[in-house]
Amino acid sequence: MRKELEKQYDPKRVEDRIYQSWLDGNYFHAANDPQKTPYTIVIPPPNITGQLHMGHALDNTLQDIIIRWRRMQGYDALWLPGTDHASIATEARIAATLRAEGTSKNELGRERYLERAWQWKEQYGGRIVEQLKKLGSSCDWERERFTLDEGCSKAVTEVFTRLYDKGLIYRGERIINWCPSCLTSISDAEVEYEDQAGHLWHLRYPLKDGTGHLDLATTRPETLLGDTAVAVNPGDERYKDMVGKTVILPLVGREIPVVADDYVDMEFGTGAVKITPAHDPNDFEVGLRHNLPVVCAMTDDAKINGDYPKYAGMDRYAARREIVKDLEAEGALIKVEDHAHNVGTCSRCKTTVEPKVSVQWFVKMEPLAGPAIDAVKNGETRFVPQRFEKIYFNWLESIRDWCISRQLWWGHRIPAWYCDGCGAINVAKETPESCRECGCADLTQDPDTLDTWFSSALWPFSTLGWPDDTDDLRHFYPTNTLVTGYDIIFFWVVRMMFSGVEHMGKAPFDTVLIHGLVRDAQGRKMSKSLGNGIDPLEIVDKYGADALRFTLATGNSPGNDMRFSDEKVEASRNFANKLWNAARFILMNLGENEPAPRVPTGLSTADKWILSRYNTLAAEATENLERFELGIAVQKLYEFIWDVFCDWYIELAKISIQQGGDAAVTAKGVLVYVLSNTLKLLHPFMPFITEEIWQTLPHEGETVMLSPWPVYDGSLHFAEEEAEMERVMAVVRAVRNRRAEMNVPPSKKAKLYIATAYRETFAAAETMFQKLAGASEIEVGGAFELDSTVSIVTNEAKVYIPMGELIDLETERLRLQKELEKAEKELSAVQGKLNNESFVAKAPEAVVAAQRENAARIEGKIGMLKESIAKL
RNA sequence: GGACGUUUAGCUCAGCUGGUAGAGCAUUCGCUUGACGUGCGAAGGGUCAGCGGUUCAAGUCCGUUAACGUCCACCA
Repeated sequence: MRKELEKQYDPKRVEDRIYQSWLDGNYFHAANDPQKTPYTIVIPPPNITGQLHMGHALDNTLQDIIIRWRRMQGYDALWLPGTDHASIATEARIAATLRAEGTSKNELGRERYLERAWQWKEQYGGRIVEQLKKLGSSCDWERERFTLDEGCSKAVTEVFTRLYDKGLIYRGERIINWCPSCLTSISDAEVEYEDQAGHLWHLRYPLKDGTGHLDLATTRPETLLGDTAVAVNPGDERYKDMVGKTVILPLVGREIPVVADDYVDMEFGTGAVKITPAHDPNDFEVGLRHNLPVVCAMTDDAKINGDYPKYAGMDRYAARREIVKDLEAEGALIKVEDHAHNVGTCSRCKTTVEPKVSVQWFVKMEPLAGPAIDAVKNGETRFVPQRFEKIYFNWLESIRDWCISRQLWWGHRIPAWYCDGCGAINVAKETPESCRECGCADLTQDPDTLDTWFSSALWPFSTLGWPDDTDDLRHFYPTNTLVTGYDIIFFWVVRMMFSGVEHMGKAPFDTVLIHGLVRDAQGRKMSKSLGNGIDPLEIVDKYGADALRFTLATGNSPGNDMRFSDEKVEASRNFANKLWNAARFILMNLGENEPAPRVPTGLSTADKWILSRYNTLAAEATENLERFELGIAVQKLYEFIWDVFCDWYIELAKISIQQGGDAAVTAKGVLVYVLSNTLKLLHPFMPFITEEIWQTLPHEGETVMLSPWPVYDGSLHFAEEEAEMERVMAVVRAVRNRRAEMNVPPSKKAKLYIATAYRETFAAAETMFQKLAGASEIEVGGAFELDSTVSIVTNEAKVYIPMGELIDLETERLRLQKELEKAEKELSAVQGKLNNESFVAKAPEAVVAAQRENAARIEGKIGMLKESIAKL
């Protein structure tokens, strides 16, 4: 006996040790070998504030499967890892820490604050990376990057200045989404809309000339403080005479005009709308068209500002209650209706976003969007599944300019300096000495930083060294596959696409593989607030990383959500254990110093059958991987290993091993060969257990993860033997089935008389029937005349078991009768087809031929069944 | 308002380019079978959401309806 494995696979004893051995071997490192074809995946950089969740686990498992497979195929496979500085999230985290210490961002000042932030990053920023390692991720850690590191920052500055010089970045006063809690602007993509129950307040604004009043409806009465007009539809007969007149704003007393604008929907409310340019994006547009003043009524933290002493300092909701009360007292409130409406919230903190007019930096999107759309239209980049192209196009086609400045400190500071003298904007890569307009030296840098996504947009090339012309950049760009969830297409994929096309002249990847969300067992989204999140590390701890990976890969089709449950992981764990025990059996039968696996000589039918099945598996699994059908590939591996290799071939091999001699040697050789190669096929999915087993088997090379990926081998294709085996297996199954039906204990053996046209095949399978079908012996012939037997009919054989005493003749007759009816029904279905002239004429010949054979087989079966019934 | 997805065995889901429905779990029956009870052998269970169409042939393609879900837009 060579080596003894434990009876049960224990991932805890294996995983960390194996991972360390891979690191020690430097196996994850992509050499940048010009002789090899590169295959590149850049990781979607997790936030440094992040904790590994199921979404990460899925995303990274898929990437690791792909990169391990490509690496084994001989590509110069690079999986480039890194993390994102996550400006808002990190600031929130640090703010909380500072609050606990009784201090604040402003108290510390920018410099000391940033020191703290970096400290925080050093302390916690690597946590998620360590967690990724637990999954077995084969990232090239030597190339690990951070969006705020020197190189990435250089890329950011380069891009900013380039786009500014091209006129694609500008600074201007616009209405933007403002988060009153994060105290920063956010982009359109960062706003989440949710339905909320609210009210529609009907208000009455009196006309200045005393001739009447104008009624209007609003969901936000408190913004009345900032009203600078009332608008009606120009085609609205009701208000025709009002346009151009002046109304008096209740509570405030401001005189504001009535304007006509197409924006107003006559059907809604009263057909008149209050216009608050400072606090509503649509109103802002109306304001621009009519030259209305912009009156801001709120502070940055969404409180009423000092211009309105009565309400000053109240937050927007308190002010709303107060203002409604006052309006009512003044008689300006006509009625209140219930009204559900969509409210924009900050995707980071869920606070209701406040539209706000302010000076910000923007990227002009239209010139960038076009080429990015083209890159997908012309096939340079494709989405898997393809339907996500639509989402991509839709977003880019209706894109608005991207607000990129953030009122935060943790991030890339905007490389713009304002001249204290002439006010000119100086955008430069380095701090300028003097103003380029007036030459004076008093310059102040813009205090804002850039949207986190501005730097992640450059990730596929900034991480490879851009803007420098590096070897890595030349070799690994464009990358191959981007793996990410559909929830991040707008934030990230779109921005990487237009950035890559703009700055590199090439789209950043050829394939975008989109996966869905991992939901809980009830199909709910996993979330912190629901508390239904499942911690992947707990799963790893309990079942092993391989079981987790296997679960995530199985039954997961691109783009679709999946449910996660412990039962599924248990099934995966059981599979790992099954494989482990198969290996254990094989090792128990191997001697010392066995040579590396190769196909032995003197193959039996069973040997050829399993080799041929394995060979097909290798071809099919590869094809599935190429099509990104990882779930199908892994399903096939599961089925082959469990149902084909373990349940059949190992049982058959036991027979040969017991026989000893050459048969035993050959069978052992085949066992090792097939197992060893199957381990390779399974390795990308279950890297740890496959490595552990592979190492204990005779092998060539240091590690399974660098062993060559199995390819289809024509010399292992044995169609005839496959057919022969399947014939015998069908009969074995049928006999087992009958015995089970009749409750024959396994210990009760019986002779089998097998009538068949394939006499040699069955005669050679006697031991198989003895071991697997409860046969004492078999006799094979063309036909038998026997009394009092149980008979079993398959398409290719009729089996008699002399066990008449065990059964009731009448039950047997009924059973056979039932089978006969079934067969006749089948036959008539097939004959119906064959009698259909258009089927015979139009269906492919092979299909027709198959049906003819089918008919012949069923006819044979019917004949045998009739004979059996007659005998009873 | 627009777009998309899902609907297949009791549950969770596969089913690629159309050729007589599959898996895991659950259920039932039988097994100290020399790798594994995290196992072995077997069984039951589906008019593939409804309707219409294309085709010799439809779970698979087209149209339509319904339920559920998601995204986008948004009228105060």
